[in-house]
Amino acid sequence: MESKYNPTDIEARWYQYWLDNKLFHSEPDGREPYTIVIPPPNVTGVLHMGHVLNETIQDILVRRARLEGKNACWVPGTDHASIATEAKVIKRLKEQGINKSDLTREQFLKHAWDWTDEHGGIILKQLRKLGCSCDWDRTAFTMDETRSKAVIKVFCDLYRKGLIYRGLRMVNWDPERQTALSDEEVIYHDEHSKFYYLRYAVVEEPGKYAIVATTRPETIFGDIAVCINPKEEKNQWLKGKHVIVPGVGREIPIIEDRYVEIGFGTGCLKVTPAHDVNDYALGQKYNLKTIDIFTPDAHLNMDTMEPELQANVRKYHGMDRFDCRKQIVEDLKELGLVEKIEDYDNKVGYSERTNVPIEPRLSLQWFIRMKHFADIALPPVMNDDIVFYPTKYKNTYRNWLENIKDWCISRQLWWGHRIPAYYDADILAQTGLEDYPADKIIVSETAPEGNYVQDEGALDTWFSSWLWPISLFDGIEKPNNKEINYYYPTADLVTGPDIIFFWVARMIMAGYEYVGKMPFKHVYFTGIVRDKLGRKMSKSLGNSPDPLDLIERYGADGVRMGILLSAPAGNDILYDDSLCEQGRNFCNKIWNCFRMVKGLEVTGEKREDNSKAVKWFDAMLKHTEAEIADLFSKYRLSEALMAIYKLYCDEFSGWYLEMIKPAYGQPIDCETYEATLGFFDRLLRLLHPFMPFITEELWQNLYERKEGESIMFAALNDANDANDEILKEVEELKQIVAGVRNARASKNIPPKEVLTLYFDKAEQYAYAELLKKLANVTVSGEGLEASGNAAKFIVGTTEFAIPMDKFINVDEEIKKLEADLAHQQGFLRGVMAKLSNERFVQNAKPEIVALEQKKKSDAETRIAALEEAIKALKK
RNA sequence: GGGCGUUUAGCUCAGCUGGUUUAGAGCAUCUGCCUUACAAGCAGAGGGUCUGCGGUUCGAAUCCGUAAACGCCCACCA
Repeated sequence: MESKYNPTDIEARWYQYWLDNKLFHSEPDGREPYTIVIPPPNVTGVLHMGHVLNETIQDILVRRARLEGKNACWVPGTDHASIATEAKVIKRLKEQGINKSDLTREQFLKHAWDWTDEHGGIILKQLRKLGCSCDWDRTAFTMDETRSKAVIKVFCDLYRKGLIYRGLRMVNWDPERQTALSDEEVIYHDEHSKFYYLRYAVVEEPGKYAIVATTRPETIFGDIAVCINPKEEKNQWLKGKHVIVPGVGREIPIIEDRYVEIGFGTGCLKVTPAHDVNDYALGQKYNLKTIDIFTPDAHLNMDTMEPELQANVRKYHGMDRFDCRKQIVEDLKELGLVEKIEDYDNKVGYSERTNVPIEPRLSLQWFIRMKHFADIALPPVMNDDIVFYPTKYKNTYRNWLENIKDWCISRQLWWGHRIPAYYDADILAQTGLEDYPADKIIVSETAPEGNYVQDEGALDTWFSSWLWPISLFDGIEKPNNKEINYYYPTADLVTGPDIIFFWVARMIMAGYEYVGKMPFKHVYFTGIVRDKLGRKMSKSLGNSPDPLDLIERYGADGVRMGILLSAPAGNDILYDDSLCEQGRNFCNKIWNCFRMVKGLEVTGEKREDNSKAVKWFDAMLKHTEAEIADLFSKYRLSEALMAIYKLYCDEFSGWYLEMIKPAYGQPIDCETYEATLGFFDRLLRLLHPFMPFITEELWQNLYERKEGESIMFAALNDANDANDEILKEVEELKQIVAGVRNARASKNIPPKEVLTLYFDKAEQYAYAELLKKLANVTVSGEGLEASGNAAKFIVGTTEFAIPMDKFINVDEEIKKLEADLAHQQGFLRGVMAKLSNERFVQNAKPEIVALEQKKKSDAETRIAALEEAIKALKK
């Protein structure tokens, strides 16, 4: 065995072994189930650091559950991600010189499926490199047959229940992709814009103007009225009058509504019902007409204007909305119709996917009534039937549900589940879509007989995602089947807080609606992975490392440790390569521990002084095993890993192995050796969830193993109470050893030089043999006072002395002891202040007072010893 | 404009219902060591008036109030 651990071959070999032996596969049986469904990554996605964090956490939880003897099942899969994927397909087609509009729906879908078959699953392959123990036999896709059937069935069901309706509404329109979006898919950015003050000539008072302030002058073509607040003093003169839309020539009325805020801007609000949500509401209220002046890709469309105005506005036809904004302002300036332009900060909505400004647009879409779902999904989270980690997200969750709005689920896309609504072709020909009678729509799992036309729209991707924990077990099509009854509710959901509304909340809704039970018991919200400067990782910054490259450099185990180390739930993690390096170094440490242990020569002879070490480490292990179980129950995974790290590096390697290590060339006794292998086994099992590869490799080589066996199923030890007494005793031993080492280091005495350590009752000291070995000293209980110039230190209340005439610098030694003395005296003063305070003695709990008394007497003992030592040196 | 969260060593964070030898860890730093498992290592050391200000209490990093800084979420002021 080499002295450096080389993960590459080992990782590939064991992953294949796990696959060959189908060790990840789960079938319902008598054991307690433990289920996780993967948040399905985009089918065309590529592994990034966010995935690494998320999937590592899931794998840790799954592997830990397996070790606990549960029937662990982690179901993998991918999401069809309609907008993102459709965009990619369109882009590729464009590169081949094909426009989407040249293709039929069927032709386009053929291309999309080709793309999916080519790129789909790349990310799942990458997860294997990370060590993810998914049940690959269960790999699903949100658009495969089972999942599609479930989606369609749910749509039909909700329609029949009256929870889905079709309506003409103002929706968020993405002009790039030319589809409606849900409110959640709009991201608002602060923007430095301009506030344009435009002059609307008042018809009844020639030469006078109403000044209207707007951030969107390009929408004036759709102006239908100007609204004032009836109470606004300065605009009283406009009541009942009419104004002319500048540059357009349309005559429009002044209307009055309290919606207009008094004192804001000029108090005159232009009303453009087709292009603003609030204006639309005003339009409805006052029965105004709407003029939609944009094409679906947000270019100006002047064909909708009144014929008599066409000549005025023709030049803007076909312009992009932002070009038009510049142009119309220039033109109005020339006409003297711009009063002034001010800087103005406001928020502009962007499409989450295409990053293009959203255009509010009146269109015919499908919606879900959300009130019902909010009612069933709020209580379980508030009551902690479903527990969020960290809990702060409960607030966020409640806030959203209490202010919920209907969910727009239709998209003008092809890649997705097609809406199962059918229109009678004859009626449609007469009425058109908008006026098609609602009671003649057929919503059905199967196409109706006869001459029907299916709705062109597809469903929002999240409309399939919200069924994921159910549809993975076919629980929609076949309720109460064996699998859904066994695996559902799932145990833990691990995901980012950015999709708490998109996904988490909606899964809870669907869970209660379709199974009558929660979809998961715990939700672990991860943070966002940032670089070490706290910036989000992005392609343009180039600060996003390629996980596969990291795995190559540090090993999957190293990367898993690196990403996890500073990842408390919900906190952003600041990633840095040095964390992976720490992970790699840790692997190496373990590797070398193993080399040392397996390299021992074993004879049958029993060695008495080792049994104390064995007893102690057994207690240490139990103690840490309990600690780790507790941390897991609180989902404090990075702390659990840190506890294991310290257990290996400090306790096992730094202390235990040093205790039992035989002198050069000497053998170890059989009993100690066996105990040590047993410890190693337990250590590996503790670590396995975090670092599956190296632990499997070493576990397999620790003893003879049978083909098909794996550490994955090696049961964890039950948490037992540790022997606290022995832990305390060895802590004291460590302090004594540290005292000697400290004295050595400060005086540059080589570790090889044997020193003599004087202390009271040294001959009776139970750990004398270990002390001699670890500190390289002989001990003596006689002549402490007579030892002359000596380095001295105190552990507990016992004084220790190492005579070292030739090394000692008396002045320095005195200075050091005096510093310690000052510290002790300060400490004692603090304690005394408490004890002499009558109210403390009266009010504090008796055990606290007793503790202070003990502190006092201990401090006094130490002070006396220090004073004594100083006096001795000063002689 | 509302709501939430954070502020503890150079960095990243623990510190749960106030009292565990005058605040802990990992990393980084400094000083010795190529000691026969490991220099991707070993031994040792330094480093913090717990963001400021008030208050409650015998006692506050911990509870309350307040201010500031940073971060996140929600909201139609054109």
